[in-house]
Amino acid sequence: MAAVTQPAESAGPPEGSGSDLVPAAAQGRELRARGRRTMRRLLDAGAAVFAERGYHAVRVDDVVKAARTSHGTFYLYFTSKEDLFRALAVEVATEMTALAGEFPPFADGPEGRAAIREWLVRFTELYERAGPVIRTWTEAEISDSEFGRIGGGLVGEFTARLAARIRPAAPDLDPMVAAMAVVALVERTTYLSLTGTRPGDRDKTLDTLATAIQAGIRGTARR
Amino acid sequence: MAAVTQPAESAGPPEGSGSDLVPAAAQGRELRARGRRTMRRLLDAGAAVFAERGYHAVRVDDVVKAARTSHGTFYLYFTSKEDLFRALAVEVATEMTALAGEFPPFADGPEGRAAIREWLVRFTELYERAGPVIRTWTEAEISDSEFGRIGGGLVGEFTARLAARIRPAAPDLDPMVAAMAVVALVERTTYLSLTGTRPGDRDKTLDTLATAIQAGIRGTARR
Amino acid sequence: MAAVTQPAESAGPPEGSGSDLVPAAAQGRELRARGRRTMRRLLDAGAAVFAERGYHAVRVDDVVKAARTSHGTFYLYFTSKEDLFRALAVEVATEMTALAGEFPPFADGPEGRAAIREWLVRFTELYERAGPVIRTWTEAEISDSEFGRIGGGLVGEFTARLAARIRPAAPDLDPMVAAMAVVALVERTTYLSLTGTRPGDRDKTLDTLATAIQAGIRGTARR
Amino acid sequence: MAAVTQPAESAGPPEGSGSDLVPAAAQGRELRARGRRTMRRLLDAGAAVFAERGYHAVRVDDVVKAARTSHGTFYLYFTSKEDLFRALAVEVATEMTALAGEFPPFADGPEGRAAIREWLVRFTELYERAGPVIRTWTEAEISDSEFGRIGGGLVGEFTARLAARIRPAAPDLDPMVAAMAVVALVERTTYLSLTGTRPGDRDKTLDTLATAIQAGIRGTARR
DNA sequence: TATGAATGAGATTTCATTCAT
DNA sequence: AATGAATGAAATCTCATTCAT
Repeated sequence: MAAVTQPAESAGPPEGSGSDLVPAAAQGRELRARGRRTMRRLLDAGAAVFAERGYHAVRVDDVVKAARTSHGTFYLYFTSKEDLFRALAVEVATEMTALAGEFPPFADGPEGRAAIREWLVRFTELYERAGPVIRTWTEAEISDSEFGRIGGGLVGEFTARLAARIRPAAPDLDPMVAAMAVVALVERTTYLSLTGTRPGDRDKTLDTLATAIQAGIRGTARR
Repeated sequence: MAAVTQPAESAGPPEGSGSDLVPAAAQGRELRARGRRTMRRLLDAGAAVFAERGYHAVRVDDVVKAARTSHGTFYLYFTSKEDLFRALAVEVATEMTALAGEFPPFADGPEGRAAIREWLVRFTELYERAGPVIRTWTEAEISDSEFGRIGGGLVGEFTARLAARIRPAAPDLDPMVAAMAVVALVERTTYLSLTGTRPGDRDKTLDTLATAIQAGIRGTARR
Repeated sequence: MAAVTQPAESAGPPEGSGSDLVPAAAQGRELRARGRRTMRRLLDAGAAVFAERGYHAVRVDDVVKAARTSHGTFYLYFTSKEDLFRALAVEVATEMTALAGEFPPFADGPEGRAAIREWLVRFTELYERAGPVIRTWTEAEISDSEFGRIGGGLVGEFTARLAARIRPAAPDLDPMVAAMAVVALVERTTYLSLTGTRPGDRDKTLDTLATAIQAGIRGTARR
Repeated sequence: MAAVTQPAESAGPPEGSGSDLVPAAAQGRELRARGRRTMRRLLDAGAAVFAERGYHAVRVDDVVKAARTSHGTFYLYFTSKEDLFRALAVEVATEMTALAGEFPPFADGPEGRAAIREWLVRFTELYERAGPVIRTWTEAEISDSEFGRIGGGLVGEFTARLAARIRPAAPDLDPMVAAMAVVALVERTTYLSLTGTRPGDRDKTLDTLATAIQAGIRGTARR
């Protein structure tokens, strides 16, 4: 759970940060050490129970019990269940965006493939921790709540960064569309292989994915 | 196919169907013409409102209003909102499985690509109607309710059928994994392009997808 | 179930009978053979399911299913669930009153005791069939519905008839109070031994009861 | 005793009690003073409205109105109406069992009779408060819910304790059966005389009962 | 005479949020 | 800063009764 939880713990609310990055209830409140610890406990508990049971099935009571605190305390730090989720989502989105920026340039041959595969390993690790939050965006996009914006923004950002890599590597593909396809492929395959619907061998999955992405982009380009 | 959105008064649920294909509340009840019509109205209303607002946001009240009937009547045919959903899911799963069986054999060249593209058009059309139901499985798989089984079964079936096509075309890929990747790619891309997160041009999306699938499988094979 | 069901079947509604003896819905309707049969089926089904699950737990649907007929038909013969119960209650009350009239005169010695015991056997048999209906009066007396009157009337009648036997046998007891005690003793003991709370040996129970009643009345008298 | 109708703020449910003695919803929750007060209010309100209208006729709404609290609060302490009833039943059963243990040894003569009569007075007082709860067991025993066990257990306990008194006093009676008869006699007579079906004179009823019990047991023994 | 279908008032239950200490 | 208790709006579900054929 480390990466999801680090930023806030180490830094506290980023100075002069936009309104979205800090839970509404904590706005304008100075948090002392104890307060920050409690908030962290709630965030971690939220991540854990959302992962376990999904956003809708989770009750504030579950979060509060997992964090070994009380309802009253919860609402001291977050204005609502959604507010807690948003805070988690922002943490995840930050990490995801950073990861997207590190997608390797496409290159032919085994090294190119190895680079992609390595990136996929990191993606899978992140997804393993943050998947439930990510998947909840999917639910959320249906109803046009605020998560939608975060999720949509993230996918857009992610896609744009990949597209920048694809454009030079495959000039005759629409880069945005291709990038979207890669995002879709990676996210969903990881999802399927993690939820055990198709358990399979993780290594084999990563191999196949890396190969297919390389072939899909470069193989197409070769024509 | 008929069931989800067209009236389908004539056909109704397949007669003599196994126990899973009929909503629990209607088990063991003989339905006359009027009863079947009402049940159909409820199913169609359910499909419509789930599509519009998502499973969790929908109230039984929304369904019965859309079907212009009463709460009492709803519970005459379905034991709960979940029961209604299950019935819809079974309908969709049936259609999906049939479509999976019609995936064309992989072939090189423009004809092979055109065949894949044509299949993708049909998939997109089905997804457009049934997507909300399919996406709800995603939510549901988190908690291990019964939908999970239907959804998992469907993905498994779907994957197996595709794998049968991939095996001869790309002998050095693990066919199950590759099939899973295709499923993931197609489903999620269709999802992203339909939910407008990445609106884009639908034709371009289909072109790119068809190309990428062909290249990903055959291009890999060629090596 | 014979005795409970005979009267109505053989005779039809008693001519010029008071309003209470015929279910309201059937008032003023001429019942043909088929109709009488259906009504009988409903009464028997009612007796059976009330016996099995108690008045409140029984749904009209249970009655209707047990009688293998429909809701619509039910309301052709009875105005409500309560109406059905009342009809059954009247049947039972009639039998009970008759039985009360046949309580033997108190006498000392083994013959007196044997006579009481024989009467108890008949009472137990009746109670076995009609107990649930009788017990429901108990529930009903709490809320002052119409059953209360029937039940109260029955207990009154029963008590009065017993009191007439007790008066000459035990001049220094208040006969009404003593009769009430006998009713209480017999009814409740039968109840307890039938509901298996105290399973025990039925013969032993009858022996003890007969002895105790005789001793309670005559033993007291002797002083 | 206190629990059913008196405030009993000081005592509350026995601390460290076994699992059956605490309503399911409150299991594992520490109750502070305020919480215990609210729970007590709900128990008392329940006893009052059950007494007034009977178990089945009572709505949770009636209970919360009588306790001047909210639905939400009710479900904080009890999982259902049945759970509330069970809690009351356990309280009553405890008192009843204690009273049974104090039934006087049977003895001949006026003192023996006076002792029985005195015990009957106490029984009547308890019954007057707790009767509705006791009578509800009767309804409940029809369906084999959990009350049945409590009720059955109570009757069994009660009977066993009486039997221990009867055994030495009337060696040629089956003590269990005789005890059951006494239970039946006392309970039902009290019931009949309280529900006013047979209003009568309470003193006369108690006299007659005491006499009859003594005669029924000792008179039999003399033979 | 019979029936399957429909109804809707009313009951139960949940749970995010606020209160009082 | 923390907490246990309370709230009530809103959702789910039941079932006696009526309707339409």
